[in-house]
Amino acid sequence: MDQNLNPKVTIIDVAAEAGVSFGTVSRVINDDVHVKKETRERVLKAVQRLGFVANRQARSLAGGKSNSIGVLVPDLGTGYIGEIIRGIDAELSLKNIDLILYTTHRTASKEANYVANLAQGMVDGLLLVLPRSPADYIGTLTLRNFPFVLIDHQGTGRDCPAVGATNWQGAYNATEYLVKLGHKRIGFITGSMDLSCSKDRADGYRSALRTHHIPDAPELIYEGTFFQPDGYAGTCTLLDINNPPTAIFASNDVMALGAMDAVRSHGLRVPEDVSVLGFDDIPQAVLVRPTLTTVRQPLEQMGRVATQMLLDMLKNPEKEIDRIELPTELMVRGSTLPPKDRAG
Amino acid sequence: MDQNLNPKVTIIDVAAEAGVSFGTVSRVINDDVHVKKETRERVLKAVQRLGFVANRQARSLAGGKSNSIGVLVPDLGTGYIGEIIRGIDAELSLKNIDLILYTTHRTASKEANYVANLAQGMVDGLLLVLPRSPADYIGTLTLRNFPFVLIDHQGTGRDCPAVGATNWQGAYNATEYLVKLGHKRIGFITGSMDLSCSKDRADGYRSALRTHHIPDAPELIYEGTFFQPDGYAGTCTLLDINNPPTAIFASNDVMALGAMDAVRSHGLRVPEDVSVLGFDDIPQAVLVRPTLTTVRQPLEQMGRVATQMLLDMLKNPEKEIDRIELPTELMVRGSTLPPKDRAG
DNA sequence: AAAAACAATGTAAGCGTTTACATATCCATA
DNA sequence: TATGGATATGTAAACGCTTACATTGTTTTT
Repeated sequence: MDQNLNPKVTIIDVAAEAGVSFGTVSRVINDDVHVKKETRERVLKAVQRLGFVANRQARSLAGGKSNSIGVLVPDLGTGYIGEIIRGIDAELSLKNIDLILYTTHRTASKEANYVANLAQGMVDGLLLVLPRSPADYIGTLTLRNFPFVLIDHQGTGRDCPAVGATNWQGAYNATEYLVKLGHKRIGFITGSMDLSCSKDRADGYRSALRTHHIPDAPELIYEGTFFQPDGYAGTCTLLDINNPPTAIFASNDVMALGAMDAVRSHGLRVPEDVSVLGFDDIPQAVLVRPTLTTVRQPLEQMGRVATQMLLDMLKNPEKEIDRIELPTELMVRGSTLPPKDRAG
Repeated sequence: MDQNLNPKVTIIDVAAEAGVSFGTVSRVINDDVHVKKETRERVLKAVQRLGFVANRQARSLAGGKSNSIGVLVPDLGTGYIGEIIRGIDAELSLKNIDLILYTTHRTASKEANYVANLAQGMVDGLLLVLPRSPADYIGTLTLRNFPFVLIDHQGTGRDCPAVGATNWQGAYNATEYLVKLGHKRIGFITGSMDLSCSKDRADGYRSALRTHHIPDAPELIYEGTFFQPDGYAGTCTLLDINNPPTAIFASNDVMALGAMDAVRSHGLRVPEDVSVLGFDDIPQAVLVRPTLTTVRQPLEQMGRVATQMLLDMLKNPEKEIDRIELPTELMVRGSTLPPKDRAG
């Protein structure tokens, strides 16, 4: 193929090689219609022969686009974000667009900072995964008419493009499933309550109980922050109250894992004595024993869909904004069973 | 701070605001020494007032550097790569350098392709994580004198910058630990044998056995490819031979998890009947029950160190190449115990 | 006190593209 | 056969910066 990998082959070199002007070369590599077929072929051949690759910075300087999009993520520790990025990346590499990754390490100030910088022309669009305090910069972004999509956070009052999952419905279905198994005392561990997905999950839980006429019991709700120790501590707390729950529903899988631990440290078994249910379906949900019953979020698909949305906005700036909620799915596995009193 | 986030504030605007020429502004933002202190301050103030952010593409076009480095990873599915990236990112954001992420999805051809493209000026340097077939492009890279560092793959005959972990030593120590617990029949599940780390781990295992005069038993070695099903299948195979092993040492944690499953599906317990030992220390190693005894690779640190190396090479191109091996550490946890015959 | 050295700043060219505009070529039409 | 309108190609300017070089002002040296 490209036997010649000289550091600097420019559009000019290609033009000389093909015997045309550099303008024509530019047209060819930009798929402009106004090029005669045979000229195009001649240029393409020269490109091949010289191993030419267009310089991105020059392109974006001149053309005003960078052919890359920025992805802002809070962290990379859990598989959660990785799945989303995988979806984004899949879609992007299809279109040959570069992915510039920024981690904000959960500091809101850094987020705002990045956003300001990136919107300055570094990238053509922004994908904001699990943004911490989007309100801070959504204003700026909207004002500047800079294309962006929020992933997994539709909770601002503002009307902006976003893709998420049906958190409410997922929690509702999961709770209903536990109720139908026969559970009447179902503990709930929330996520960070400043994230709308946490609120939605809590609401879904409450609604399901209400639908099935199970009395509201505030002592069954423990407020966590999505980290494993919260699951552990929350479960310990819940297990120690009068008339303790026979099932624990944690707002994410990582906390559910902590919950399993806590159940065992109380000398009880999962799922025989206490059922445990999570949310997310992270990879390790099927790796633990018992395997974890959980609400599956289509993470990779969320990444894909958000990317498609963004690319669409880039192409068609006037399009009205869109908010998409992808369906969650209850994955029934080994960590849930009817309550003992009923099973026995 | 930057109350004015106008889309386009250029060096010229700043110059006008500060009453100097744009050249002086450029010098200020590039920390050139030849600027009078008070001039510098005046410019800096103008920068603040206007909310100026230098345009990256223009900068790199003019200066010949992109202020970003490329990271090539095979995938993002496991926490493994995520940890490494976290280290890279930490180091990079310290220096305000952009991270451009490319996933190759384990196709060697795509790797080579990317490398050719990136080296064309898109990035200033390359970090190649777990490269699949580096031989293909290391030649090109070296020829062009393009800075790069290999992470977790020093296995090519060529002499190039790399950081890895002490795979051999880690496997040796882990095996020795099992031997000292009293195990005499230790099954081993290899990784992909085209990766040098796999070979090193296997060699470490064999050497430890030899040192302790435990006879070589080829039937105790199962060749896997680093995926969970290999751990399962391998363990099933090993458990079914005559005089089956009392411990299974898998070349990575994911396979060790599969091994645990397989042990249980044989009606045996971990660790009472069969000990299981992994390699990597991925996050879920402490999330499973029993917790997994494993060889810790300092993944994040590997990312950090590699990044520092690369940045160093960028600054000081003449420096001789370096190969670093970071120490592994045996994390003794719940999945290993003396063999039953001995314990009983 | 004049010459030489140096520090601070201004200026112009260039980085590799895109794109609006100018020009040349072609074919169909009157 | 001239003429208009596509169609194809060439050209120049611009994108926002860095940097080598030129210029001016300020010290030091003898």
